[in-house]
Amino acid sequence: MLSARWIRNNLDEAKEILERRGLQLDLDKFLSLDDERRDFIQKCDELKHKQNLYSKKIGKSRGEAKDPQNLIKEMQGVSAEMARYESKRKDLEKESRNFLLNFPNKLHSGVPRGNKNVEERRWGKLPQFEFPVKDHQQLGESLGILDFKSAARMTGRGFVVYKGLGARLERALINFMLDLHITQGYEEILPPFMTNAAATLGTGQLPKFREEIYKCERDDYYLVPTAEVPLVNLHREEILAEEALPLSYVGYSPCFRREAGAYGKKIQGIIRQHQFNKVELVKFATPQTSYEELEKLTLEAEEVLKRLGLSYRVMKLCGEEIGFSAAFGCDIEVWLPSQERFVEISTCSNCEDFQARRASIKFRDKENKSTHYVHTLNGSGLAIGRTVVAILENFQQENGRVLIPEVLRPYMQGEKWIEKS
RNA sequence: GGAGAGGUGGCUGAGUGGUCUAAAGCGGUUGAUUCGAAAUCAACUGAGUGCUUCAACAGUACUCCGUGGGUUCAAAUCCCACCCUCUCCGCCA
Repeated sequence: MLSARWIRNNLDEAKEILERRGLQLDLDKFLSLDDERRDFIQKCDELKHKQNLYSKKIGKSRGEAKDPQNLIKEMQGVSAEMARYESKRKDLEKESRNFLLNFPNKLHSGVPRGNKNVEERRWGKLPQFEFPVKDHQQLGESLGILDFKSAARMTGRGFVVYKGLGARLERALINFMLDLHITQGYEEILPPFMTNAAATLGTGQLPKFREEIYKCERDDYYLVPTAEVPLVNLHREEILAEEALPLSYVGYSPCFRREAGAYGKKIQGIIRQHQFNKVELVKFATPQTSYEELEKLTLEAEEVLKRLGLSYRVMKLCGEEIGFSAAFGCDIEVWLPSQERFVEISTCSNCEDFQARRASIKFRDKENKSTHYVHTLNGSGLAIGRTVVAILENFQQENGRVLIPEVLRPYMQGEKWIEKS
């Protein structure tokens, strides 16, 4: 969330943000709303001030055994007037807040101009195959490790059952990634997989993306669309000590997304599911170090692909592609031989103070003892399902077997191959 | 799910309708004292919003005693609903 004052004082930049992100919001309407809101705040404060003064007088004269009836009469009128102003003021503040909650984050100066992402770096050699490659869906089904039919029967479209070595591969990846990030200095968190409305609003999923998340209606809880939600909310409504920063957390969670309206060949199989597993990285940092920390976080996520031996590239996201809550972000994209293209497997973002303002997460700086919003950063490290896709496709053999990357074998009781049992 | 107790500043904790501004203590910061430290003494000590042309670690007003409503001229205090914590009971992996 941006502050109303910032938008008021930086109108041109606010317009530019909307334009570059391809969004439309009525800024003029907001400005007049904001003027009105401030008028009403002033009016209410004046009346309240009068009320406070007279209340004291009334109390005092009662203590002196005088009858303050005339004062009370007058204040009844003031009170009635204030009730009218107060209710209008509340409406205006609600409307203003609602606008601000739906306004996206600023764009950092490093965000590429135009509507194309920009390649930042690339790692690894693209694999060459001397036989026709299969996609992960064909491989998974023929190896008997991915079962879409059973999942559709027990739940519905957009879900999958992992079986045998497929399930073990998924679980091995979760543990491998968690262990790697722990050695990079992250503290492991196993959070709740449901969050309340306040937490879900804090990270920016509500109110704008209501259609994208699953809600447990009876209890007003939301299934997490990413572990970013609980991890960032670890410190909601807290003031942290500057010395404690940066704080780094890694957490595994399943992620639940409605993916309303998403279909097509590019998302077939387990590329896009309503439920998938993910290991998430979150950092809380000072504004001075947040971009340095983002660079580290991105490299720490990339390290997973390096150790698995999967080719990837890192793309700086342009204004249209960057997330609602993020001021700057990079995608890590892994090579998929069946599609002959790179596919997103992680997004690493700096939300700056956008989430911190919503969730009220601050730090107290040591010198002048004032408080400031922290910067929050997050990145997948990595999406597990898509990592399975990449492993199946990149390490497939002509006979349909799949070579398990060496770093995962200790997590799979030394298995070297995924093959039909 | 049922019964009971509770939720007050960074922490402990007093405050059952107004006159005094949420007492007091702890912690923290600064200063005095000291060669230095401890002890002692003194001062200071939260967040948000509006206004002061803009900004502010400046001034001022308002708000904040779990959350949201209500009663009243006036609410931490009275009423209602909800949330959370603790104790006991029930159910349960």
